[in-house]
Amino acid sequence: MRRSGLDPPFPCERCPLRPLPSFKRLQDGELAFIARRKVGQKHVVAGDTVVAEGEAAAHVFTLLSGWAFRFKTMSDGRRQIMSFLLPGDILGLQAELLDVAPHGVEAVTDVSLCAFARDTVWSVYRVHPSLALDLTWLAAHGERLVDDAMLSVGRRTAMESVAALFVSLFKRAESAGLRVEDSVPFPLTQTLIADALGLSAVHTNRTIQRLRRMGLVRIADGRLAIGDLRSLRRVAQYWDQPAPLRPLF
Amino acid sequence: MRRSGLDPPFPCERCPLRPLPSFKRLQDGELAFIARRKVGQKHVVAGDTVVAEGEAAAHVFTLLSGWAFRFKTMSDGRRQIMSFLLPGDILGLQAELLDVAPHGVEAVTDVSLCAFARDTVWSVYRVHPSLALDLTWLAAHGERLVDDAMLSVGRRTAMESVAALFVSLFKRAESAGLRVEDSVPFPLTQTLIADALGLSAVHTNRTIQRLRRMGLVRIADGRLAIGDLRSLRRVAQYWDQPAPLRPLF
DNA sequence: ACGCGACTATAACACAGGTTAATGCAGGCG
DNA sequence: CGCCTGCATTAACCTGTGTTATAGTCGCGT
Repeated sequence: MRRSGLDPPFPCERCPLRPLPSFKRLQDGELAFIARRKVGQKHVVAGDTVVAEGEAAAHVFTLLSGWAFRFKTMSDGRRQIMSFLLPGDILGLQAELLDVAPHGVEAVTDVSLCAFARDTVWSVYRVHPSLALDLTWLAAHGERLVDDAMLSVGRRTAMESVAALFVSLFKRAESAGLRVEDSVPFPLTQTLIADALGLSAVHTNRTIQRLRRMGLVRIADGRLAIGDLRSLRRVAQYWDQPAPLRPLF
Repeated sequence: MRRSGLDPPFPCERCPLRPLPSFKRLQDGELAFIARRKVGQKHVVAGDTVVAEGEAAAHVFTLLSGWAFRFKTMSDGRRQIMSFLLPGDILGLQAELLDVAPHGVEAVTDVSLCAFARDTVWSVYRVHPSLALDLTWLAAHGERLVDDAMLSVGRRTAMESVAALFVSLFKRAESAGLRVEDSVPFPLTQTLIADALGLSAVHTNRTIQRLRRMGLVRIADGRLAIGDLRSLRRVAQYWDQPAPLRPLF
């Protein structure tokens, strides 16, 4: 647990994410505004805590690189992962608005985060209504992800859940510009997958083996490739709408 | 399925919810602004659809009276309830922002909804930044509810889940001004509870019986009373933060 | 008054997924 | 270089929860 301070900010003008086709273009002045509110870069090493459960809000962050996840734990150690965070995702909004983080955030890989000044949210609302609307869009979109996950945890079989998670993460990684050839980086351990789907680690393993033997997915060297997207979706009973361009802070 | 139009709006000035201690006071001019955007009252009878799954956004609504729920279904009929909606809750924000409702909304009891003009959201952002922030707060709060539910569905036992749901609904009903003596109205069928917790209806029944025999809850005549809140919370492993005042539209 | 549909309640049985335990492998570190 | 620790894997066994079936109650419409 390194008590990491903030490094000098990575310049927004050279942001590697913003040019990607999945992100929304900004209006005049908006980029400059965002860049001005950025106070630094936070680095967290794999396995460390980004935001502690129940902690007061430190900042609002955008995940620049690496993977993380939001989770809750019970006193006896049971843990539920609410959602995974990929590059471009925002975090800390709930904590900022609700005063105290209702969940923890932990880094899966080494992670770099763009930190925004403490009063950024409010100033966005005062001076850039369109950006404020984007912020609400992101909040609504975050809830949509959790809603989807909830359908898996509550009503899908283990097989269906795992398949749905793979499809969803593949698409999200792709939209974050992480796809190379037919695969995306895949840093999740089976324990993490289990905690996200409400399964045990053992059963998660059994299930992944089955998907492998069916030739639907390949996981090797920390990368995920999908053998047959059509079939995987069918197994998962998972169909999503094509994602519209999303805002990036 | 009655194709219900809009009745004349119930006047915001005589809103029965706003004076309740759990709602935030408004600044000058804000109430008038809200009242002006209100275009009518929508009534839906128990069991009918408020918003169809995958339907384009019709309006943004505030639930004035009655209970409803947000849900998703799979093609074979399995259903997951994401959250219950009680008086004072807002609905349709996601659909408005994401273009199409990612979930359906159905009325549990007869329901009355305050309908807002189609461009309300955007005009709030342009002219009342503080109200816009309230809107985002509500979005974040909605996600917090789902996060909590997800912990139940994913990691709590049936006993714990049901207990947690009862505690949470009791508190929410109370904050909506529905508590009389030691009980609140409780219109949910066991099937609805099952669909919210990812359980079967049969097992939900078994579990409720157990809680009853332990003397922790009483459900009768469509009302819920909690025998021993302390114990019920312990069974549920459920501890929440005291809720701050929430905005009401 | 009757029949019907929606809901609660219970029992008997089946199975998906949890638990425990043991093995192997790879990377980090003294 | 050998030891530890974290992770994937597999087997054997167990249990919480699902499934199917039956009955009882209540409210409602005709």
